[in-house]
Amino acid sequence: MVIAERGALAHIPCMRDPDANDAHKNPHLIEDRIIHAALSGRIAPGERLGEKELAEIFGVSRTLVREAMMRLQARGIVEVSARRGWFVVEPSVEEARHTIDARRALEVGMLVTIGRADAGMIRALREHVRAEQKAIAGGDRAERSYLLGHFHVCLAETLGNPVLASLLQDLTTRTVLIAALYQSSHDAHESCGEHGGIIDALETGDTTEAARLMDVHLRHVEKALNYRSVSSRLNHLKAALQGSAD
Amino acid sequence: MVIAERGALAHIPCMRDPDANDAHKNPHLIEDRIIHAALSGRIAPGERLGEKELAEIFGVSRTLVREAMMRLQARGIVEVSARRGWFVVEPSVEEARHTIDARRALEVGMLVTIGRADAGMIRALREHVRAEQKAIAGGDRAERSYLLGHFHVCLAETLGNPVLASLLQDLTTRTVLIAALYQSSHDAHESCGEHGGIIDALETGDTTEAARLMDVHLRHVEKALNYRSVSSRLNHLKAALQGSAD
DNA sequence: TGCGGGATTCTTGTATACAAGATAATTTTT
DNA sequence: AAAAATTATCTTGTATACAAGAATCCCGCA
Repeated sequence: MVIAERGALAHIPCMRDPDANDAHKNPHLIEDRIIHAALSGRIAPGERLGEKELAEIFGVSRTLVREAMMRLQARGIVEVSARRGWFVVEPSVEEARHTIDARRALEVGMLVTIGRADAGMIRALREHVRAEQKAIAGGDRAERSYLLGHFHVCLAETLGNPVLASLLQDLTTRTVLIAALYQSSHDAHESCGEHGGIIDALETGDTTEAARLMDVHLRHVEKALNYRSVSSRLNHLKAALQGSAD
Repeated sequence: MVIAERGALAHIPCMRDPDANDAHKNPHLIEDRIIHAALSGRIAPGERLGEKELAEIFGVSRTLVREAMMRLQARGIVEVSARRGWFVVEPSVEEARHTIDARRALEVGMLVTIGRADAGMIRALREHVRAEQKAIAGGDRAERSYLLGHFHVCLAETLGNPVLASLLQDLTTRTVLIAALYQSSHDAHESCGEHGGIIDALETGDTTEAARLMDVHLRHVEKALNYRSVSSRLNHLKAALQGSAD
């Protein structure tokens, strides 16, 4: 039932509180788990999430599952097809561009406007990158995917803005789904290196340079997408039938 | 029952479809109405939104109301107090800063990264500002509040990014609530003028200048807040009892 | 063998019943 | 009359029942 007690899930703060593993006591558990699984690449775009199925997994009635799905819907992570089921979103090529553009705007803007970081912040960020490297070296794909995405959330948190962190969590989750959908060729090692470069710039107080590097980084993310090969059953068929959507 | 058939609500695209006024056929009607009312200043921060009450207004059961509230909760517009009720959020001073900082990051970043506008876009934006001026001159407070907030959503839409537009709708709604809560002294006419200035810069293709003006504009919004006077009953009491929260 | 059509099963959509707690009102007690 | 305890009322929290439509399966038929 429980996907993981610690390890990968240890990043989520509430995971230390035993109560938090009970969907009755922690109303956000279901969403948190789904977001985490998506961020870790354990839930694929287009995957069906049955209400009954989830209700059994979390030991609650469909009501609570449904409420969680409503919140995830508002966050752009799942969508519902009438009387067919809930599905993890499969952003179209256009939506994918809009999502990554939104991230560029948000993260570049963040570094330009509130990008001042003290020594403690730099230390925390370097720690995160170290964890990324470890996951890459260790071959832990889920942890790697999670940490590479979470870096951006971590950055917003470290800069002291939970509102931005929350927005970025949703956008990075969508980005991970997009990368899975369009078979991203992006190299984890390279991504991790770019994270380090951004921190370097931040450390010297050069927010403009940090912003530029972030812009480049996110452009790389988009460049690495292959808009021709869509790895989902449905979308694959759609693309095959209606010709090039590019 | 129906708050308004047209006029103020005519901005919302779905309002033209008669079906869309039926909460059964348009599952997002309840949220849309609440967002619109908040943006128009017709719903105050701290206001209680009873499930039963809303169910009667929209002619549906509590179930659908509840689902709408879940989505609004995920969007940071309402919050629930266990077995007491749903309330429109009353952001703390810190949350208010984070929200406006997030907007600065997002909107400055947006103009810097995707701020290129052609003649058609400029025309649409000028049209919007003209509507703002009309509402200001006509003394229509609700319309004025709505349009001044909606300008930023309109900007994102015009620049062609619905993802950003969606994020901005939620952030501007929160900003309107914040302005109401902290009795903003911001002058509508000045705000409208600043919108025009941003469009001017955009028209000349100077995205850097447009971004700078947006930064200034949003700093004005924050500067106009009075963090000492909180216009909500509860927060007022809280502030009075626990001393300066600033 | 290939194809239509109808029953069946499965899934969400919506309402409702009842539980549990919070608030308000009332009564009792001092 | 003031304070405390009790009851009543009101609100959300959760589960469940049933409706409605989608997808599938299976059987009859050409």
